[in-house]
Amino acid sequence: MAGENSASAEATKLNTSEEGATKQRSTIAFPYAPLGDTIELAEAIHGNVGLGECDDDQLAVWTKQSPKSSGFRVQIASARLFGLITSPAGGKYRLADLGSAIVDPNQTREARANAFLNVPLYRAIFDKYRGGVLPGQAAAMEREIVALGVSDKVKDRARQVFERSAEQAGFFAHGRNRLVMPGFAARQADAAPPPPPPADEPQDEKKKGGNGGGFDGHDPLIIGLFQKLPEPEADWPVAARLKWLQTAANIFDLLYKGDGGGISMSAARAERSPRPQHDD
DNA sequence: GCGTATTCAAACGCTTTTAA
DNA sequence: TTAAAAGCGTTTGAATACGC
Repeated sequence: MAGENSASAEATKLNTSEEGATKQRSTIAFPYAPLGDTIELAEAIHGNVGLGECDDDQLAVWTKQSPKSSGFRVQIASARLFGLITSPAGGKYRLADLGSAIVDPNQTREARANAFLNVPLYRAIFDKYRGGVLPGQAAAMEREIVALGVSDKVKDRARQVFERSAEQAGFFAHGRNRLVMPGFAARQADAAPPPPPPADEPQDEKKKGGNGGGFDGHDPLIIGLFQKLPEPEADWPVAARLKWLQTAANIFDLLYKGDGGGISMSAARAERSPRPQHDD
């Protein structure tokens, strides 16, 4: 996706050329308007010119905005970042493949998920917390967002737009404290072929995301948790083990009834249990 | 140098939450 | 029930970079 790449590249470029400047700029691209607002743009284009082109004046009228307003500009920029529209010429807009899919009721579920993951920041968060629990506190979530490259000044806005977009894309279907890829593949297997995934989407992620590997019927959180386990005999630092165990405790607390709040992990060095001996 | 596109930052008003 | 506080969404103008 050219728009996404250029936006992301520009974010990096702006930062590197401005180190030390008074104005802090983000190093990772993210939209200022939530997914739902950008879908309105796509619907407006689709409803008036279908797959044809329109100019910004027309689009502004259809969405009841002023073409000069920053809100409209933010919405346009966000729609391009989500991959819903393209701008083949200055001031002209057209639905991208993802945009035409998102206005199709048969494809909208998958298209929304793909649009969400088109955003570098959201992709980074999704990858980082795949199968895990998002920070519960807003401040903690904002710290994560800042760590991924968002300017400290706009961390709250980035978080708000992220949460709304995740909701609208269906990633909060299992609760607002975890990102779960909406399950559309099986449901839409008989529908029209879905749009191609973003170019940067690792193909093996799809294999991991499925409920295969003997985990049929288990919650995606459990599946994701066990997928994070390193291979046997791999070097697994104590800190990483601790993190995994704590995450497991949190997930169990979420998924199962009963008082599990008393479980806490610590890295205190204890006597190791005798490792099963095996002949080499 | 100028125009355009994009990003940033702040202000304002509305909604929701909480405590008395 | 009501008022105060906090949070959130929208809008606006400024700042910045890029292309011509």
